[in-house]
Amino acid sequence: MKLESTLSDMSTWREVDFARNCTYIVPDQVSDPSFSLPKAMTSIPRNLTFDYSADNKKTSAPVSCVVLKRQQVTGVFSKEYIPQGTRFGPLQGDLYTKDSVPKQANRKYFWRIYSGGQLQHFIDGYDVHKSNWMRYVNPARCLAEQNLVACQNGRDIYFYTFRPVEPKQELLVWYSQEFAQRLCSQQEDLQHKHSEEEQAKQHLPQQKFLQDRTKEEMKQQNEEDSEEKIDVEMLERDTPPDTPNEQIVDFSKKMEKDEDPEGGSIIPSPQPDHREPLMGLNHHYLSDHHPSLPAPHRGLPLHLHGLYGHREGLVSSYPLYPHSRHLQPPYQFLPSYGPQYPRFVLPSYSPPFPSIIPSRGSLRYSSYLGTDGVPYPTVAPPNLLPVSLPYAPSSEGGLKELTPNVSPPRGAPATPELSPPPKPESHHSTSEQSPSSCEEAMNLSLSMNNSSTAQRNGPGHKSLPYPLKKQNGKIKYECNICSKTFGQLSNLKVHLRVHSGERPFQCHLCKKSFTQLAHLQKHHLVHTGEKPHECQVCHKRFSSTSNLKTHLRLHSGEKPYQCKLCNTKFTQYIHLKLHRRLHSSRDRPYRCTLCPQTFFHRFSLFIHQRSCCLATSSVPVNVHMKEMVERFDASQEADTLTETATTSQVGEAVENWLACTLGGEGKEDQKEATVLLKALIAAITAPVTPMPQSAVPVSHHSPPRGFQERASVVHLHKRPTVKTEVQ
DNA sequence: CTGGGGAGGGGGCCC
DNA sequence: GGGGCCCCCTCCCCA
Repeated sequence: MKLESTLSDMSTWREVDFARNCTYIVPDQVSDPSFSLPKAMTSIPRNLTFDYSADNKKTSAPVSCVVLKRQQVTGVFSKEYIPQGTRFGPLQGDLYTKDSVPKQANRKYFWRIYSGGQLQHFIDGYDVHKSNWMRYVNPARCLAEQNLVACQNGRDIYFYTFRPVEPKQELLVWYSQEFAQRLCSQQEDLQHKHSEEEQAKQHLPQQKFLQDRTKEEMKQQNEEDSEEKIDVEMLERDTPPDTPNEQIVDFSKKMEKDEDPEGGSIIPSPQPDHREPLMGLNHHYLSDHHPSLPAPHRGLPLHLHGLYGHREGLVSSYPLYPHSRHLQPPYQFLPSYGPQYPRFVLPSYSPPFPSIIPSRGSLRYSSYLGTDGVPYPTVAPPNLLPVSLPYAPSSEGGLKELTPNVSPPRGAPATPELSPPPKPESHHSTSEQSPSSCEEAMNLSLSMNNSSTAQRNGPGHKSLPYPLKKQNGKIKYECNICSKTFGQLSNLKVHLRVHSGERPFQCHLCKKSFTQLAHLQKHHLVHTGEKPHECQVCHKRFSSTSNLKTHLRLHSGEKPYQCKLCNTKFTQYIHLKLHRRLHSSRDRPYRCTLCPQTFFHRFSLFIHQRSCCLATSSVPVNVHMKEMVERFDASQEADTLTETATTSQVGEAVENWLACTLGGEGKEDQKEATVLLKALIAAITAPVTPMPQSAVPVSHHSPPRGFQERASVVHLHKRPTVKTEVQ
C-alpha cells in the first residue's frame, strides 16, 4: 500500500517536477583535492556509504591493498533514513561531444545530455577522479527495489529519491519517464538490421532477472525481439566511426553469458499493438511484488553494476515494454492504460514508471550517438550560496526542452518534451491513495508550486504537503521524520536539512558546508579571527555570544550543572558529563539485572531492589526512588559505611545524607525528602525476602577478593543472600 | 580530572 | 515564506 501510494505521487512526475518539488538537496562532499582517494570515492554525501565487494570486506590486507581494493565499490547504501524527494547530484565526469569522444573511451559510464530534443554531449563517469560517487549507484532491476529516479535537469543528471530510503538500503536508480523516452526515441527512425552480434548486445544483465515472467510474456517478447535488434544497428550507425566495436560488444557479451544458463531470459518486447499496457505493467508491479527476485547483480563485473555500465542496457532491460518505435509520441498511449490489459502483465523486471519505454539493445548503444558538442558546464561547488533548483525555469537546457515549440530534432522522434504532456490521472491507478507521511515531507514544496503538479497528483492527493497540528490555537508544522513541530514552515524547512544532509552554505576558504547561512557567517570568524563579543568584566573577546555567556559564568560564579551523585557543580554541561563518567558503572560492582542500574555498595543495590525494582516490595515505589538510591550510593555517607554495616547504621547514614543533601532546599522538597527517607528506611528494614538472583556483582568472573570476603559477611540485611551474590 | 575557550548545530523569533 | 539574527546546547581541544 505504501509503495502504491508512493508511486502514485511521483511516478507521473516529469523531470521538471522533480527539480521543482524535491524537498531535500544533498550536495556532494567536498574533499581536499590533494586527498589520495579519487573524487568518485570522496564525494559521497554524508548520509550515504559505499558497499564493497565481499572479498574486500573479509580481507585483512595491508593498508595499501585495502586502499586498492576499496576502489571496488559494489554499490551505494544509505547510512540513515533518506526521505522521499531528496536530490543527489549532479553527476560529474568528463564531458565529451560526439566529436571529442576519445578513441579508446570506455563507454560504460556514458550518460547522454539532451537539449531541445537533441543530443548535446556525453557525461562520462568512467574516470574516478573526475566522476563522482553517483557512478557507483546500481540500476534497479525492478520497481520494487528502485528508490532513485535519474533526471536530466538543465544539463545535469540528478538522482531523486522517489520513495523513502531506509537506513542501510541500497540506492538503486532508474530513468525518469522522460529520460527513458529520450533515449528510446533516439532509435525511432532507425533502419532495421540485425546480426547475431547485435543480438548478443541486447542480452542485458537485467534480463537475467526476468525469471518470474509468464511464458506468454516471454513469447510476446520473443516475437518482438527481432524488431528491437534493429535499434542496435542504429546505435552503431550513430556511434562515432572510430569507436572500437569491442567496446560496444564487450558489455553485452558478458551479460549474455550470464543469461544463457538461465534459459530464455532473453525476451523480446511485446508487440507493437500492445503499447497500452504500460500502466498495466506498473499495475502489475504494484500488485505483484517480486518475492522471487533473483539475487542482486552482485556477481556481475563491476562495470555491470554501475548504472553507467547499464546505461545502454537499462532501458532495454525492460523487455516487456513496447518497442520505442511504437511510441511516437511517447505519451500517446498512456491514457489508454488500464489494468484491463492482461496480456501485459508486468514482468519481474519492468520499468519503474509506466511510461518508461524500453528499447532493449538500442539504448545500450545510445550513448555512442553523436553530439553537437556543448562545453561542459562547470560544476562549481556552491560558494556561500544556497542551493536552489538546478536550473532556473527560464534558463536554457532541460526546461527549454519542455517547451512544445521546440522543433523536433533532426532525425529524431518526438521526445517527451515534444509530445503531449502525460495525463497522469489517467494512467495512475493508485493516485487516490493518500500519500505516506514521508511523501508529505517530500512534497513540502508542492504547495508553492503551480497547480499543474497538484493536478497531476490526481484526486486524493493531500492539498497540504506537510502535516499540520494545532497547538494552543497555533498552527504547527510537523516534521514527518522526527515529528518535531515548528511554528513556522521556514523553520521546518531548515530543520529538514538535518535529515536530508543538505548543507547549502559552503565556506569558500575551507570548503566546510553548513545548513544555515548564519552558521557559515559565524564560521567565517574562524578565518578572519574576528571576535565581536567582549566580556565587560575582563575585556576578553569571544567570537560568539554563547561562548561569552559561558565565560561570564566564571565571573558570576554560576555553576548551573550539578552532579546529582556527588553534588559537584560545573559551569559547562560537558564538564558535568565528563565528571559523570567517574561514576560510571565500571567502578560499580553491584549490578541490578532488573534494570541497568549499578552501585558502589552492596547495601545500595539491596535498597534499590527493594524499593524500586521488586514488584513484591512492600515499600511504595517513588518516582525519585531510583535516583535517590543512586545518589546515596555515591555519597560520602555511603562510602563511610562498610559492607558489614547493620541495618540501623545504613538507615542512619541515609538519614544523614538526606539531611545534608536536601536540607537547603525548599519546603516541598523537604516534604518529599521525608517521604523518600521513610521509604528508604522501610526498604532497608523491610521483612526478610530472598535476595534476587540479579543481585550479583558486575564482575562475574573474578570478583576482587576483598569484595568476596566482604560479601560473605554482609549482615546488613541478615538474609541468606550471600551465596547468591557471590555465585 | 577540572576548567576554559573554540566551534558547530538546532531552533525560535522577527522583519 | 524566506532569510537574518540570535540564543541555547553540545562537543572538542587543550592547559
